[in-house]
This record gives sequence, C-alpha cells and structure tokens, in this order.
Amino acid sequence: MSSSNNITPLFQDLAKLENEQHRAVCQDCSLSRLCLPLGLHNDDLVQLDKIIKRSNSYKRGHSLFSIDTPFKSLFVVRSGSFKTTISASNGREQVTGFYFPGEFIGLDAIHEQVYKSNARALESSSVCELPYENLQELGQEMPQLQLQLLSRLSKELSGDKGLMLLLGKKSAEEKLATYLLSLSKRFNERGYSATEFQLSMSRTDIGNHLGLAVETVSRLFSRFQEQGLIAIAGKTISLQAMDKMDALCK
Amino acid sequence: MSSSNNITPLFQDLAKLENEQHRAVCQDCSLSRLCLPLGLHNDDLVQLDKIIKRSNSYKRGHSLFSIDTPFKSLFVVRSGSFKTTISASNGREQVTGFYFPGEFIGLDAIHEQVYKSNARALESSSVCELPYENLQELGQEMPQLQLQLLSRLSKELSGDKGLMLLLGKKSAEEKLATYLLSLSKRFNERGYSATEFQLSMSRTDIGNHLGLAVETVSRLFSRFQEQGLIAIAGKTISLQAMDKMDALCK
DNA sequence: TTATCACCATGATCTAAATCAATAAAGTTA
DNA sequence: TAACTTTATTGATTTAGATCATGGTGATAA
Repeated sequence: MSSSNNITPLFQDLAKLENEQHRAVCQDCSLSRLCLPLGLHNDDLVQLDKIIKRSNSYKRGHSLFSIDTPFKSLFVVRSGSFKTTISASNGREQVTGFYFPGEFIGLDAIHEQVYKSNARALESSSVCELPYENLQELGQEMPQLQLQLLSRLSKELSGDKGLMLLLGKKSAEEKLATYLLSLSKRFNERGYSATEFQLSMSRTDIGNHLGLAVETVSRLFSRFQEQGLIAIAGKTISLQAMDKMDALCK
Repeated sequence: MSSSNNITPLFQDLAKLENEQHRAVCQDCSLSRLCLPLGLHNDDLVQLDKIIKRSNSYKRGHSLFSIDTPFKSLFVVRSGSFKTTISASNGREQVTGFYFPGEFIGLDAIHEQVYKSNARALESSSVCELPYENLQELGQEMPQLQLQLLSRLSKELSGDKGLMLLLGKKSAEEKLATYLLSLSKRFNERGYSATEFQLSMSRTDIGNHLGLAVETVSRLFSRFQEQGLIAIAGKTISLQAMDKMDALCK
C-alpha cells in the first residue's frame, strides 16, 4: 500500500521522501516552515545547513542520548517520533514530552550543559543534529537564528506551563481530551489529518505523561468510543466530534 | 526590630538597601551573580544597565502584567516575591511558579509575544524591567548576553520538567518535602539561611502549585512538625532535619 | 473595643482514580 | 506454527487525598 492510503502514516513518508532526496538540505526540507529555518534568508540557510548532521534511522526504543551525559547537540525530529523521560531517585519515571517532526529535543540541557532527560524513539525515526557550539557561533552572525532559538525555548516553556495546569487541575477525562486535541493540532500543523492519526506511543506512555494509570486510559478510550467521540482500533484513532471533545477540555 | 533579627526577612532588607543606594546599577547590585549580568564584562554591564527600568514597589496582590496582554518586557525580581498563574477556560487556576530575587518572569511570553500568565506580588516587591526590544538589540552586540538568556530559559524549562514529575508521580508528602527543599536551596543561593525562612505565599497557593488541597498542606505541616522534621508558626518555618526531609523527596 | 475578613487547622465523610486480578489481543522469536 | 512476551481491555476492590463542615487565629479597620 502506498503512502497515499487514507490514514495518517507515522511520518514515515517524510523519511522516505527525504531519503530519496539524498537527505534534503534545509532549503528543500518540507519542515522548514516549522523548524529553525523559519525567518532565515537563503544565504543564512546555507550556513545553517553546513553545521547540521543528519542522522540515520533510530529504531524503536533506542536512545538519542541519556540522562546526565554531557550536552553536545540539540536535536530536531526529522521523521518519526520520540518521548523524553526524567526519573525520580526511586526509579519512577515521568514522560515529560512527545516530539514530532520539526520539534526540538534537548533544550533543557543548555543550562547545566548536561542532558537532563532520556530521549527514546517511539518508532523508526530520524533527527537533525545541531552541535550547540556551532549553533552558538552561527547565532552571533545571524540575529534571526538567535531569536528563533529563544522563541522555541519560550514555546516549550509555555507548553509545559499548560501541562502543569493539566496535571494539577484537570480530571482524567479532561486530561485525555486535552491530550488528543493537542496531538490533533500538531498533526494538522504538519500537513496531516486533524481527525485521523496513529498513536505512536503506548497507552502506558500516554497515562504516564498525563498522570494516569494505564487502566484509566484504556477505560476512557472505551468510553469516548461508546459516546461517539472517537473511533479507536489499536493505534489508529479517529476524532469524530471535535466540538464535543473541545468542550471536555474545560 | 531591625533587619538583623535572626530569622530570614522576606527579602525586604535588599529592597531597603537598594533604595538607600538610589537604585543601585547592575554593577553594585548584590544579585548580579544570580542575574543576567553573570559573565558579562564591566563595559557590557554599563550598556545593559542603560536599558533597565527599575520599578517602584508593587504592593501585595498587585499584578506585574496580566494574561493575554502584549508582551513588552521581561522582568527580574529585585526584592520580594511573585507568583504566576494560568487559568483553564472554566476559571480554575494553576500557580505555575514562585519567583524570588534574581529570577526571571515572563519568559513564556517571548514565543507568542503575549503574556501567557498572570504575575502577582506576594508581598511588597520590586522588579527590574527589561524591554525586550532593547534586550534584543543589545544581544546582537553581546553574545554573552544572548547565551545568558538562553541559559535562563533552559533553566526554567528544566525546573518545569521537574515539576511535571512532582505533579504526575509524587505523593502529597513527597510533594511538600520537595517543595520545601527547593525553597531552602533558593534562599540559600541568595545568601539566606537554608533552614529558617518565611513563606511569603499562602497555604492555598502552595497547595495549588503542588496539586493539593489546602487542607492537605495544613495537615502535612502539622504532621511534619509532630515528626520533628520542621517547626512552623504561621509563615515562619524552620527545617530541623534536612536529611530526613531529603529522604522524603524520593 | 469589637467587627470583619482572609487564612489556617482539624475532624468526618466521600469519591475519582489507583491498584489488584484475570483475560484477550497483538507483536516477536524460534 | 506454536511459544513467548508485551500491550491492552475490563471488572472488583481499595485508598489517598478531596470535599464538606466547623471553629480558631490574626490582621486591618471602624
């Protein structure tokens, strides 16, 4: 089956596309409008392109870096998806985020120059690696680049404040509805369907991220389906009443 | 009673000191080692100083800015303390952070150029205002300043990930213990006692921030006191067994 | 001085979601 | 293909912490 089937693939077609293009430079990359190049002039883009290392595929479960190792590079997802986790001293883990193409991983490592989380691929995925030292040098010549970086950090910060509200104040139902709509929005921004997509993360990961038990997530999926809000089969989900879902977010 | 009494005052003495100095410039400010000037040369410091607006005192409860208003400036606490909140569409609020001298407020507004939260003084407090446009211009000439900004954003991001772990995975007891130690650390970094300080925020604010009901916070304070972990009277708290407290954080 | 109001403490009760338990799918490996 | 292993679903039971209720305390003010 071609990549033109009617459900959203796990961003694999992007990977395929870019492999065919012999690892497209930033100028040709379909993500540039969501990524660091936003607002850069073509000359600057050429410069940026030179410092970027394009990775091979990371297989499901493989780590981009692990916690407490020296910070060298920021990463931008090129295809696939990742999760980041941090852990408490007794081993409990918290999924702190999911990352899709064009999104930055490792921004929280800049301060201490040490990775503060673990980043794992949720499926076969690839990244662009941005060596921070080079990025720094480049930033001195390209104010736009610096502003982009600040803006991305600020965006993630703002998103995390929203997650604090979710974790601290929302009911299980509100949490899951909020999460599904956030996914929908991000898929849509990337040119995919806002209503039909694949959940590349497990129920356990979703629950962990939202501060819920797996069982609660399962039950809620079932209930949302009974109520006609969604249709879900394994990892494929379809949002069938965005308005009602939106009302659930509170 | 003078500010030399034996318990930590609410950062009021700093304010007093700086008023006496006719609003000290960055070069003379006791906070510079915790603040934006870190790593800047003296010449650069003079430049930075020129763009900073030093505020009068904000009274308890007064807002630095409110949600959804255009972003103009970042703020750094000069004396006193602030809380930031965001709210869900149904009115529920989440306290997203407490801010002490040298800490930045408004970093999450850079991305959308709109304040995404509300910032209120918890006591009589003052700030340094950094107009973002000026900061940007200055940043182009002073790479160190840009790096400092990125670093501060990254630090807050990293802290927020920790809060996600706290909100999502920790028990009430662990939450409060973690919170008290975080305060202790921050007071200590500012030259105050790590074991005796004033809680400028209400029990309600603490509970809200940690995802707990006020009653739970009250009960835990009482229990920690019974167990000899702390001594608490109103807003004055003394940590009497840091090691045990640390063990509680998990 | 007492009235008012916001904040705090503590007991009694309730409940949303966790945990425990068992089974069923869906992947993976041999 | 069967033998495992991991992941997901669904039901029964438990529980941590919320909510409800009441009274205390301390600050501000009239």
